[in-house]
Amino acid sequence: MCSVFDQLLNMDNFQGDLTDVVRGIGSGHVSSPDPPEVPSPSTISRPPTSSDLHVDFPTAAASVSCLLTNPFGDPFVSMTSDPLFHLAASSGYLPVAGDNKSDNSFAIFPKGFDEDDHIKSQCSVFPRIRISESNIIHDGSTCNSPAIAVSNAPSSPWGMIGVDTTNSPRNCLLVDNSNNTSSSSQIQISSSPRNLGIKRRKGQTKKVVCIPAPAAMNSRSSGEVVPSDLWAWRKYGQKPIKGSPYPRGYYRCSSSKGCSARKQVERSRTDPNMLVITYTSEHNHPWPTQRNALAGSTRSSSSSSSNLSTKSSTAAATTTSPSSRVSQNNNNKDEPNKSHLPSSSTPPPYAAAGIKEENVEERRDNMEFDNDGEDTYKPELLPEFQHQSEDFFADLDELEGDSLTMLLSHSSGGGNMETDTTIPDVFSDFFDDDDSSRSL
DNA sequence: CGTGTTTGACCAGCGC
DNA sequence: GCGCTGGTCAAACACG
Repeated sequence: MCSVFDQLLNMDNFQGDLTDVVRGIGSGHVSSPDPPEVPSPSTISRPPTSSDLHVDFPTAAASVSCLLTNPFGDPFVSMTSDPLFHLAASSGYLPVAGDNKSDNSFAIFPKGFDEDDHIKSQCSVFPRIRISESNIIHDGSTCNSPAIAVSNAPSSPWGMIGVDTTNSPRNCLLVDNSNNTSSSSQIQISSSPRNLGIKRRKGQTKKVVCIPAPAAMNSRSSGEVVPSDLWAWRKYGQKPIKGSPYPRGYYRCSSSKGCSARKQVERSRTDPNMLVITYTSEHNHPWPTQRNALAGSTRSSSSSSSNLSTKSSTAAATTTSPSSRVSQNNNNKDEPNKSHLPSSSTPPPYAAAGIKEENVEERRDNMEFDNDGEDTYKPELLPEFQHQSEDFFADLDELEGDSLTMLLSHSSGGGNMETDTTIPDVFSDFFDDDDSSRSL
């Protein structure tokens, strides 16, 4: 099993905001040098166990495929490029195939997602992975194992995946495959009807993702690494959230002036190992180039190499690619690549898996899983699904782009993830900020 | 100097 | 209308 996964599985529990998370990513360890911002629940002292995670680790190729991001199309698809998605994917929180060791050949989430009403059953991290309906198993059995639940909800054109932990000993993926006439089910995260936690803005669409709080992705003990985000995020606020011991960080896109894209990062209340990221608004500018993105190592990254303990620097290391560095690469900011223009009007070829897009207003009265008893709807992933996973991931071949090429090339040389004890280059590229600027 | 985070204050939505 | 809460602003400060 890949050391990356191991580290994620063994990652300590973070406290506070994303700052700690990112620091953990880069540090190769997860112990936070900073005192917790809030009293840490006893639960967070326990790293997720295999029983918690029930992660079936993918092959390198599979996992990398899961990481692929589309630099085109829907801006929210772009969110799959968020390093946290990579983390999620790399952490095995993605559907996997080809793992003979897998019991179910499907990733599952750690428990503890049910605490936040507004994120209940919203958790998935399946970037742009197509799930054919044939892969979805209807089953009303108790979700006591990695499973996929299927919602018959008619409302959404998007597939829907969430994690239902409300009544199940284990988490379930809730897949709303309704209205999916195409072969590719859009994966989406549902939300509970109320208590979104985030103040609703009229007409505002949001996409919520839940990811495992990234831990150290490499062995660098120096501390935080800036997960490369193709978007640059600047933190503009942080607020304690009622009912949650963890503050919520507010970020806005700094890749381009005037961009209204925002995201909120908060830690799951009951499972500090999980992060809830809520994206709002959309980017109104082209994607930064991969180079730019990777070059977007924050100053904190440099500080990380020196020392990670400073509060400000580590905070800066969240997901931000400082525009200062980005601007140094004038190939994109001033001359946007039109082909990278987000296209919110055009549905992406694949869903921004793990992302929930919702119109807050519309969802307000219909935010529950559309079918009654959704909480108890916990079909298991049947063993038959395992062989279907091949088709499942064969679809990933459709993913194209530089990132794909790059990632696959990396992965192909990376050997077997299960046995490879080193960090795949691809992850180094993403998480080693020092290398990121020169890797591409 | 330009970029970032931090953080207290202010504003706005929502429920009562 | 009021209070609570979340979201945003902006000044102060840090960093390279």
